[in-house]
Amino acid sequence: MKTKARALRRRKEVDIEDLHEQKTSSEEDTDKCLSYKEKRKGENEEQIKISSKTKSETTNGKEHSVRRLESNERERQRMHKLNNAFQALREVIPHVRAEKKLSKIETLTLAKNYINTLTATILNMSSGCLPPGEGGNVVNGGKLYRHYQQQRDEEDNDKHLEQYSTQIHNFRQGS
DNA sequence: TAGGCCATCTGGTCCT
DNA sequence: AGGACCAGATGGCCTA
Repeated sequence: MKTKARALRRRKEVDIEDLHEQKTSSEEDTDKCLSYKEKRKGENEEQIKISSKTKSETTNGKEHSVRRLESNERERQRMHKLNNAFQALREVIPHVRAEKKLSKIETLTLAKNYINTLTATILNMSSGCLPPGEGGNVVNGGKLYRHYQQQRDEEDNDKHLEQYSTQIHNFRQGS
């Protein structure tokens, strides 16, 4: 994956160079053994050639391509930030198979159920297991309890723990 | 080899 | 106007 990222970054650098210098690719580049990246690079160069032809080598075509590459770079950075956030989330979710990286969907699902479990636990502790309005802490636990119930009116608190435990179990099994 | 997951590119839309 | 965000497309890598 690192190799891929490196290769793509290199490709981008090459693209930028091409844009700035308007180099034409050599015939060797169309070799049968072109890798994916090289193929894409070729396509990109072709695209640059076409756009430069059709737009009569005006700066418009170049500007468009430069802006495209710049937004690609921004998008890449944005996705990297998103991935960093996912990684940070992975690190705070307790799960069993630490050697196996959680996928994004697993991370989100596990996080959701973990939060639900913690919320239920906090509620139980803060209200002393008394329902709000019946001697429980109406100011703190009661409010929180009502808010929680509004959001989760159809789900049982114990279910979250069960869901979370099930997921942990599944990860342990490697499924 | 199929399916899951991922990174990247891209064009459209929204927001500031 | 330009950047952020989003979703679809594409192709690579890995695993069962």
